[in-house]
Amino acid sequence: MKKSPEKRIATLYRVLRDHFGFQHWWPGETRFEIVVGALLTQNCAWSNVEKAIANLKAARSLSLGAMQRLPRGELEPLIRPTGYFRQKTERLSRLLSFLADDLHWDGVSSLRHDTVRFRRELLALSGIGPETADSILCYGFDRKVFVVDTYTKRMLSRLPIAVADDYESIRILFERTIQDEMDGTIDTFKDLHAQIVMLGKQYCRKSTPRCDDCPLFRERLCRRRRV
DNA sequence: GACCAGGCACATC
DNA sequence: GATGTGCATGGT
Repeated sequence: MKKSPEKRIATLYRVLRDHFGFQHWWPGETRFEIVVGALLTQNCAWSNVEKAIANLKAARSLSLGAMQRLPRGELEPLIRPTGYFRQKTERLSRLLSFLADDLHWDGVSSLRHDTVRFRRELLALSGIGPETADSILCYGFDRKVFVVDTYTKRMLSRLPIAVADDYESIRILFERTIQDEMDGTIDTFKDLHAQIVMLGKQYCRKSTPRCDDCPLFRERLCRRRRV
């Protein structure tokens, strides 16, 4: 009998977690840092986000109030290493206004806000797409939402797992899997995505030629040498 | 110098 | 609805 996509993903998680260990994600010391990092990492290497975060910390601007008080001309150079710095300054400004003015978030505590509605409101903001919204929800506010990213799509395209390649189909499949085939905890929502990023960075970049030592290949989850 | 990295919005067909 | 393009920096 053929294994269902859900069973395959559950197995995949066990293999990755055995290989990489639990990841304790998201990298970031505070909720606010996670929210900002989620936006800054849009189409750029995480090492560049780290530079920007360090700049913000040095400028004592890595808090909701401080960043909102910062003039655009002072914020732009701080986040410049992440690229698209003019767009990202605008996007950050809109996001922070929404969180502070509409939701009255203090930048530290969690929010009493229905997850479905919270997601819809984030997605309505210009510059917040599904991956950024879901990263904010899952890692910033501990909501049981699965984050789909480039690595997830690339990995799936190279595995025998039948699923449409649009964002929502993949998200729903992974969320159903975590609830039905795994323990369904927020830690698992966070760690499954983290494991896939670890796999992606090490074995699943565009330029990765082949990988006999890739854990998915070794465990025969993937028949190709290139995951 | 080309290519890539934990996206997104918008134009065009 | 699919496909192309602009946005911009830093590492390889």
